[in-house]
Amino acid sequence: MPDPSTPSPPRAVPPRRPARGGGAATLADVARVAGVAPVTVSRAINTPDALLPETLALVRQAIDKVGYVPNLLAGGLASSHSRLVAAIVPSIGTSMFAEAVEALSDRLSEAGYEVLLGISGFGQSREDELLNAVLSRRPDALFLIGTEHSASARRRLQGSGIPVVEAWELTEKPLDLVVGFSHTATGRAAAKYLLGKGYRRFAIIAASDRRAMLRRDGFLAELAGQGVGEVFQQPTAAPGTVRGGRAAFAAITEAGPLPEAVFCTVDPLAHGAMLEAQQRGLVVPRDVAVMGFGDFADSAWLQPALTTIHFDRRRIGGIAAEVILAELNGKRRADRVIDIGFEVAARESA
Amino acid sequence: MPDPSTPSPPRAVPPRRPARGGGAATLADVARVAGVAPVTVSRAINTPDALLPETLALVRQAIDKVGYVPNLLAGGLASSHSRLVAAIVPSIGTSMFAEAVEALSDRLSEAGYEVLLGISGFGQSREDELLNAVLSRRPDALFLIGTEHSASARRRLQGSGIPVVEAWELTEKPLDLVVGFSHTATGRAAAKYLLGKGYRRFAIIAASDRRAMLRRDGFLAELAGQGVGEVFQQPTAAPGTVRGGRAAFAAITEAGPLPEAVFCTVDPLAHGAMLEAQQRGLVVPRDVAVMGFGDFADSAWLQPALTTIHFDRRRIGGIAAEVILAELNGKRRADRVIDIGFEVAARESA
DNA sequence: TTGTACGCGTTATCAT
DNA sequence: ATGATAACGCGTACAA
Repeated sequence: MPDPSTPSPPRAVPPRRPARGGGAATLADVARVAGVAPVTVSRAINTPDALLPETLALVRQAIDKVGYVPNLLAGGLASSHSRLVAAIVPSIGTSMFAEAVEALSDRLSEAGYEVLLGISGFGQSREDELLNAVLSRRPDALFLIGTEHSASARRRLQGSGIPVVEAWELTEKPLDLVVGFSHTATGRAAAKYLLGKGYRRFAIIAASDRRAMLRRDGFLAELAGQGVGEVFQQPTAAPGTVRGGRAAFAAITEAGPLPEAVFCTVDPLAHGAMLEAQQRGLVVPRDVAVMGFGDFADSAWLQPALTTIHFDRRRIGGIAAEVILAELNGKRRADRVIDIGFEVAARESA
Repeated sequence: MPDPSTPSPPRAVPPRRPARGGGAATLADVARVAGVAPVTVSRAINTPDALLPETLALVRQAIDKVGYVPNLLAGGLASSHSRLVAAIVPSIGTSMFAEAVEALSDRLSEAGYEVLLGISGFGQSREDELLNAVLSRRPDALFLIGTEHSASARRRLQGSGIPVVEAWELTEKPLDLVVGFSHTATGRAAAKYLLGKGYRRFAIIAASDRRAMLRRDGFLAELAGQGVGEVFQQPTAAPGTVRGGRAAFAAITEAGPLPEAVFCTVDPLAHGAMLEAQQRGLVVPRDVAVMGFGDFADSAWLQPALTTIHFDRRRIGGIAAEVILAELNGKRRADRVIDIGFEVAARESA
């Protein structure tokens, strides 16, 4: 073994840390200072009740003295228990999924878990490669948005042996656990609400993402069931935006007679539709009713005339966290598919 | 050593995974199947160019066959290089910081790094405990919002030996790297803009968070420099909301004569102020001008009359990622404090 | 180009 | 209640 004090040869890139060993204090360092065995330090951290109060105090002093920070890479390796939960979501830039991830993280961090974030994007999803990257960290559980995954993803997820929560929608074939609500049912609810208001001539502005199309399908199915067969459909790109909603509403007005009500598969589209309606001198809902989905926080204030579908985004994350923690604590619950429901938030001036 | 086939004693909580060993395939498994040494498999993954194409092919086949997923806990422990970047932000529920984190994650994941998410909250910050939790994972770098940290946090961060990026604002005493802009300067810019429009009687609605107060101070300083000493100040709780803006604007109108212009330290406050103004029969900006900060994407469409301060939230995350990657690659850059700037986005109908 | 030997920092297991 | 020892799965240094 070479003399440790031998100066290393010059390098192109002087590393901030030595190639070997972080230089940080280790369990062994603490143990030496405290005059105990390393395992005792480990216990002082993980199962303090198993130590005599005096030994515990001794170790804690030593920990402070050397500024010890546990190395969870090592701990995770030894225990095959990373205390990491991976969350793979399409995006956190819009508040859609961000609030759920925040609630997830809040609850998990109380329990000593951290969230590993993976952003898969909307279009052709990077979920598969992300899954690989994330699985390399050996997370203790997984939180995913949606229930559509590639065949290989499904295979790896089921073979992973860890709890997997699919969120945001429901499914007949859950991988493991599910926390969401029925998008078809929200579409139906929108249709029922508008029919109840007496409207009969409809248009729908639908973003071209899968869950939005489920809402559209539910809407159309309910209308068809009530004898309303003709609905003007205006598709638009995903994710739905205010700009897209404006353009879509403009297209609707120019395509023929004004419908009595327009259902938009997501709130930003509805905001855009209302804005365009205003600009064309129309009053919502007197001249045309607009209904949205998602209940974005500020919309209630900015657009008091907008009726929308409300569901609790934070609650999805919070329940997912509870479900995950329960599984990790060995309390396998019977209800593997949890429907958090939704409600019609009527805001049109009565 | 007991016979491995010995049935384990009954447990209260049958673990999903065996206590020891994940059961997953390891480097050694792949090596055995491929008929090479473990280190060769390691090289096939990390430095494929160092292998003969035929050996590489052999190993890759074996990897597929056994479904090998590298264990980065082990890899990180061995190399003291976790390929993890921790991001500690007050919140991701509003798009404020979420977009920056998303951009950070996007860029980092291209380079093989993952983001470990820590949410510290707004009030009395949990940054310190989060820091501990996060440092236990041995991240290769840190991304933080803001430049105010507790003394112990500063100490630990500087002792950590890893690149630290403080984002969102600038500072005289950077811990390491900084990516942000001057909040005082944005306040000054707002004042200059409104003075340039000819306004002389102002009110300001300021949220009680530190950076918002810097913007307020800049605003007031610029006005004072131009001889405008009296400004009606309406404080409000942090973070600023539409609701808070409405209430604040109401308080302003009831406190005395209407100001010519109102500066709000963040857009939601401005939205609220405009909404309240409308409800009182006032036209913006004819009767009272309103100026905001942040340029939330949709506000341009919903509130075409609102002039605001624009800065690129995604860019903060993107540049932070670049800076971090550069440091990790040993390219220590000279400019440790990066000002990404901002601009006045005038949207008042001319 | 490939392999051998060892250590990374911690926890599980079994003993005392 | 505490300790000794052996993994955990991989990367690094050096040898071949």
